[in-house]
Amino acid sequence: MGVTIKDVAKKAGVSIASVSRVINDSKPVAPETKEKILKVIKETGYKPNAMARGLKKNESGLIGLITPDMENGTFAELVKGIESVIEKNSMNLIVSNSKGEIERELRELHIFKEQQLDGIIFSGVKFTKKHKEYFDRYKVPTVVVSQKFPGSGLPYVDIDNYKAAYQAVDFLIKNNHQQIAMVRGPFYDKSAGKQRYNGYFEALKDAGLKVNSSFVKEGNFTIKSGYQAMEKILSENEMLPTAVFAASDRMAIGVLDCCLDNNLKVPEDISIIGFDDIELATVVRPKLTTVRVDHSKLGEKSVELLLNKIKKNKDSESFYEADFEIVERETVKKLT
Amino acid sequence: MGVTIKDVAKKAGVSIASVSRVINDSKPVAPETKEKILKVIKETGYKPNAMARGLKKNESGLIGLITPDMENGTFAELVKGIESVIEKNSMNLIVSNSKGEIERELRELHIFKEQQLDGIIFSGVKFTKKHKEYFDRYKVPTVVVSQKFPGSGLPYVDIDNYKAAYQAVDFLIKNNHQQIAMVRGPFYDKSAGKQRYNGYFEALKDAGLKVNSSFVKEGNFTIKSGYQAMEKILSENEMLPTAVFAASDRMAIGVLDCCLDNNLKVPEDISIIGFDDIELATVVRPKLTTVRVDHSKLGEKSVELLLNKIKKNKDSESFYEADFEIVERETVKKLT
DNA sequence: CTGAAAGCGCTTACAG
DNA sequence: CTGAAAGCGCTTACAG
Repeated sequence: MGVTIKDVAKKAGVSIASVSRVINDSKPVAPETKEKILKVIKETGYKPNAMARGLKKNESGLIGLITPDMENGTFAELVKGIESVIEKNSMNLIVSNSKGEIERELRELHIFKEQQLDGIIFSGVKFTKKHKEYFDRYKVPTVVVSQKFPGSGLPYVDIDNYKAAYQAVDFLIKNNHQQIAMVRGPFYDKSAGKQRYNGYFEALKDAGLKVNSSFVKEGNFTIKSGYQAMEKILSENEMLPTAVFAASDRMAIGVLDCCLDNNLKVPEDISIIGFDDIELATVVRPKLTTVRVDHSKLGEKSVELLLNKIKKNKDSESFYEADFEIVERETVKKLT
Repeated sequence: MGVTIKDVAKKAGVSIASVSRVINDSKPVAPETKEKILKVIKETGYKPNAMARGLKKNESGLIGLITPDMENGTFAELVKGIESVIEKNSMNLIVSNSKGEIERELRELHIFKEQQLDGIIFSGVKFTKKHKEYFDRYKVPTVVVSQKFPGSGLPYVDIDNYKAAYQAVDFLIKNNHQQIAMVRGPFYDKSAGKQRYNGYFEALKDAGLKVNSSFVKEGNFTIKSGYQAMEKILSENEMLPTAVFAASDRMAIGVLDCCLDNNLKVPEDISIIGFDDIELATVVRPKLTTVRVDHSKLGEKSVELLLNKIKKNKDSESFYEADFEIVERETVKKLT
């Protein structure tokens, strides 16, 4: 096959130990010896075999990412953030798409264990007992991203979804909206589903507004589901909402499309606020007012937390909550 | 650390060879022996160490993807296609972002060699002598995607960019457009840059139309660059084009934005056709007419070619050219 | 500063 | 059908 450490040792007339020392710079080597070795390495194009090293050192240099969805407009940004810090640490990123299916997720997790990944960045939606068994048994360092799993003992990187949703709805209220609908996500998704709904609910409550159950419809974060949810809101209500809060930009865009198709002007007839600030938000017309989340930052932070965990191997639960901010664009109108 | 093959062998009262045989199903093992072993594996949660196996078998089960751009709306789809077939083969995908920088690209390539990747899916834009040296020396099975590198000897998966561009422009011509501008990519990008321009050029020529050099501006495939290119076209020409062909949807959307900002109605005042059919194309208003490329398919095919190459290790150049089709939406008007 | 040797966790002829 | 042993390509005490 390729050239091995043995080959270069022989060619340089030294022991493999010396070669190992120079490629890892792990122990002093006499200058002349070093030079000889370096020369041979250059000539032969020798590259150390990471599997052999990994086997010996018990580390693979590999980090795994499990994501339920690569098409939500958030994935590329997240990966970008992850990549940037992984690269600095000379590691590599393995990506895997669970498609939101628990079976698939678990399977990947086990494969990751076999591949001896040094750590996992886990973006799932549920945390079942099978998950618990897995993490208890194998103890692969893991941080969850864009989600929290209380009781899992896993560190997480997320935003305060409750607070962000609360502020989004409060923003609508401050713009004098009172009839506020919501297209929410499924409740089994604690962060983007439940918490964002809770924020909506409390914001209304605190403003003395009551939540109208025919004003809240469930979607699954896709554009299409947002469209369908809005159709229901439109058809089920005599008195239409003046504003709608969608738990994701994609759903917000579905809402927007639906409004447009039904001859409702945005924001003249109806205001919309989304969540995430994906690129789509700025190309759609009118441009979407939304709450900005820096997914690239989430990615970076999750690797940082993970690296800490790998090194110190502390079991202490830790976490990071990123900032968010409401970015005003063109889909929310101030009522007079 | 974890439980090893030795542990399960001891616990089951057999040799490690037998354990190896049952986990790999590589040779017949007596039913009772097998059962004992399986039982111990289940109890202990034993997972074979892929690095040890890989070292021995000289294969890592890892495929690497090098991409210059993760934010072009095409990446997620490509990865999705790649993932789907990689998964079927129980392999894993390592992704790496070169950001279009040759240095970074080369560095990744070398890391991939160290990591003993079984194969590489390479999406680059240039093929330098350093690339050549690399592939000549290490012979890591590689297929290039969304690009061709004639003379590299590397198989590729792409579409016929010349033909697709030709047809896009011809579509405009058939709609009676004669003043056709183009926002092209850089020429060092042979596929999406040069070939698409060539298609534009020839289509005009074959229709007896002459190409007006102040009608063609260069962008770098981003929305912003499309916007800027269109600004130039607008400012430098007395007589405006009636249609513009953009070498990517993102640039087309930039063109669209620019038109809208300059009170030009699309498609009433000016028609636009893009290239790629990314998701953005359908959410923008008016919806973008474009040439559809199935990037997911490109991803699948590239892995298939790669797997063939890994298995047979034939050096014969091979390739796959995917279909494309023009999808009519709302940005092209038929002139009367 | 240097090298011989053990060992990381597997697979696979080889012998029985 | 089964096991002892060699060996994949490294790193790292250990001895010098």
